[in-house]
Amino acid sequence: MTDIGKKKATIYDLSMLSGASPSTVSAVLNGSWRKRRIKEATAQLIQNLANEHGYTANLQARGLRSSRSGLVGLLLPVHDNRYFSSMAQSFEAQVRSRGQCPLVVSACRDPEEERKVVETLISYSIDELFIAGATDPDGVHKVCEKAGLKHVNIDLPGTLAPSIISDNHEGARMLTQAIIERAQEDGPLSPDDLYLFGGRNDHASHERIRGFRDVKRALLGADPDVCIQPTGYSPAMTARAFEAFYEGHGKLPRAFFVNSSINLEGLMRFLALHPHETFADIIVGCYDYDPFGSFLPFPVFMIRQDSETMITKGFAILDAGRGPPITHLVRPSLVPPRTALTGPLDALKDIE
Amino acid sequence: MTDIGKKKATIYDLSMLSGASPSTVSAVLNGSWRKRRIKEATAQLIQNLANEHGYTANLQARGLRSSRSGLVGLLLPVHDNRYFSSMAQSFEAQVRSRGQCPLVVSACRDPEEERKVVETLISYSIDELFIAGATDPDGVHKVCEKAGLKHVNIDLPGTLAPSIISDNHEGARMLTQAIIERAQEDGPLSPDDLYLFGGRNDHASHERIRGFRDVKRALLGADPDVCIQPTGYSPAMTARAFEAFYEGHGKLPRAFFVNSSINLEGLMRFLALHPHETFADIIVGCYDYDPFGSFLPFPVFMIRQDSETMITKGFAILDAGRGPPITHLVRPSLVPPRTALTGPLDALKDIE
DNA sequence: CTTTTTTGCACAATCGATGGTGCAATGACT
DNA sequence: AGTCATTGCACCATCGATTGTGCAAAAAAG
Repeated sequence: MTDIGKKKATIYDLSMLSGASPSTVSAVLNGSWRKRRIKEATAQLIQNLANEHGYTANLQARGLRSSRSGLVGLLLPVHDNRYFSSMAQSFEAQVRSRGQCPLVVSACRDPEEERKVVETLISYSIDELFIAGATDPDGVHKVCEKAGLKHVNIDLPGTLAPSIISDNHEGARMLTQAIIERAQEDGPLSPDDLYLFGGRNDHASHERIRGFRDVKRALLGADPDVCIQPTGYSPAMTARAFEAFYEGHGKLPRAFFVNSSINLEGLMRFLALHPHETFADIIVGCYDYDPFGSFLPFPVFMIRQDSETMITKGFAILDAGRGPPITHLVRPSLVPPRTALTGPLDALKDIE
Repeated sequence: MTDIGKKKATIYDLSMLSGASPSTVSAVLNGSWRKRRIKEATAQLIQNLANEHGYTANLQARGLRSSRSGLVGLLLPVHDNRYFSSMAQSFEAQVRSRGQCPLVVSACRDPEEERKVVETLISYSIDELFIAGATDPDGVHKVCEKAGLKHVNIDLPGTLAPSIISDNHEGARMLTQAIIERAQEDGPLSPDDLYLFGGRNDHASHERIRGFRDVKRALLGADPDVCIQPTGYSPAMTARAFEAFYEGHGKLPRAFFVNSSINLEGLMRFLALHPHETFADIIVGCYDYDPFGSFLPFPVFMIRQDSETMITKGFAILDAGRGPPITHLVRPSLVPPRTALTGPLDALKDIE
C-alpha cells in the first residue's frame, strides 16, 4: 500500500528491495521456496515486503511461462435464463473453491460463435473447459483437441468427449406422468388433449420427446404426431405455436409439456395477449425450474435439473484424466406446482 | 489444420516456414504491417501460412508485452437472477462487438470477495471493469485505482468513480403510484394497507424507500415506519418477514412494494406454505422485472431497469477517459401486470 | 555513375515469472 | 587439516509476442 498509483510491484522490484535474486523472490511468492531450500528468514523478509507493497503476481506472465493459467471456462448458450445462470453460479463457486478463476461466456447457440469463443479462451491458455448446451459439441471438441485442452460436455452430449447430462428421458417421463395424472383429476384425458411445445433437433429434445411419447402412449393409448410441436428455443416462435393452436381450437390444450423455461417465456407472451379465461384450467409441465414459473395461476409442474451435480461430476471426470467419451446421466427432480426451492443464492451471507 | 494434436503454432513457427523474421510475422498478424512497410506479397504469404496452420495469437504473451489484454470485466453480485443475468447478456454482446473479450464474475455481495476477485482480474491485466451492484464500490475503486484500471460503477453508486445507476427514486415513485392506484380500485386504501419489503442499507434501497414514502404520503397521507421492512437481500429473510406479518395479522398487506426480484423469491417461499386464499387479492409492486413474476396469480407491477443503456453509457464514460465521479441516472420503466417483454434472448438466431 | 531517398525487413530488448543448473559457504566427519 | 555433503541462493534460458532501431538493397534523383 506504500506506492499508491504506481504500477504494480514485480518480483524484480522486490528483488531490489530485499537484495535477493528474482528467482528467489519468485520461489518465495509462489510457495515453492521450501523445495528450493530458501532460508525461512529470507522467505519471511520477502513475504513481508510483498505484503507491504501489495504485490500480486502477474498471472499473464505466469501463464505464459508455465502454460497453465488457472482459468477454467464455462461456455453457455445464454446467461439470461434461470437454468444456465444457476449453473454459472454453482460453477463459479466450485472453481473458486479449487483456487482457480472462473470464466463464464455465452455463445448464443451459434455453432460458429461457439468455436470462435473457444478459440479465444484457448488463446488465454485456459486449463479446462465446460461446454454447456453447445449446439455443436463435436465441433467445439475438435478445437479443444487441437489445443490439447481438457473439456467435458454438460447438458448436451457430444460423441467425442465425456458428457454429463440430465436424464432427459426419465425427467420427461416423470413430468409427463405428473401432468397427465393431474389433468385426469379434472376428467378423462384424450390423447389430443396433451401437447408438447418447444425444443428442436438436439439430443435433449429428442430424449424429452421420447419420454413424453412413451408415457403418453402408456397412459393415454396414443400420441398423434400433431401433438408434438418442436418450435425451437426462441420465445417468439413458441408464442407463435400457441397462437396457431389457439386460432385453430379457440383454446389451449388442456395439458401440455413445455420443453424449457425459454419456451415457457413464449407461453407468457401468448398469455399477455389473451384474457384470463383462455387458460383458466390448463395444466403445464415445464422442463426446467423457475421459482416464479412455479407459481403461475395454473398448475405448473417443473423439472429441476441438477446442474450442481453435473459440474461436480465434470470436475471429477477432468481430474481423472482423459476418459472415454461416455455420457453420464444425472437424475433431475420433479417439482410440484407452487414450490419455492432454495438455490445458490441461499449460500450468500446477508449481513444485517 | 495441418498439424492436428501438435501444440499451437507461434510466430516463430511461421517465421521458419515463411523465411521471414518473427517480428515481420508478428507485424503481419497483428495488422501493423502497413506501418512497418511490409511488402504486400510477404504479408499475403504469411497470412496464408497462418490460416493453413490455424494460427491464433497467444493472448497471454501479447498481454504481457503490451500490458493490454483485451479483457473487459463485469463484476456481479450474483448470476442467478434475471436482472443481473440479462445485464451479463447485454454486456457480453457489447464487449464482443468492440472486439474484446467479456469476463463476467460474481462476488456474492461480499466486500472482501469483491476486492479479491478484482485483484485477480487485475492480475490478468484486464483493460476495463464494470462494477455492478457492489457492496463496497469505493473499496473496489481503491483496488482499481492502485492498478490504474479504468472502471465504472453500475447499479450501485460509489463516491470515487463515475457511476451509472437506475433512477431508483423515480422508479419507486412510479411503482408505488401504480400499486396504490390499482389497490384503490378495490376500495379505499389506508396507510397501513401498504408495505415495503426488502432491501438494506445501500443507496438503491434508500432511494427506493424514499420514493415509496414520498408517493405514499402524497397519496395516502402518511407512512407509518412499521410499513418499511428492510429485510436484506435474501429470499429466506424476506420470507420470514412475510411470515411474521401474517402471524400478526392473519393476512398479507393489501398492497406492497418488494425491493427486488430476489426479495420476490421470498414471497414465493411464503406462498408455498400457505393456501391460495391467503393472497387472493394482494397487489404487488416489484422493483425488477421477471417475465414469470409478471404473471403471478395476483397483479404484479414491475420495474424494468434498463441495464442495456447502463452498459452503453458505461462504455461511453470509459471511452471518454477519466471523468469526474458523477452519478448518471438511467430511467427505468414501469411494467404493468401480465406483460412479457422481449429481451436479449430475442437477438438469438433460432434456425429452423 | 554517384548520391540520396525509399523500401523492406532483421535484430534485439522487453514484458514478469519459472525452474534447471551451478557454485560458494558452511558444517560434518575422518 | 582435508574430504564430502548439505545449505542457500544466484544465474540464465525460456514462454510468445511487441516495437524501437538499424541497415542493406532497390529506386529515384542528380
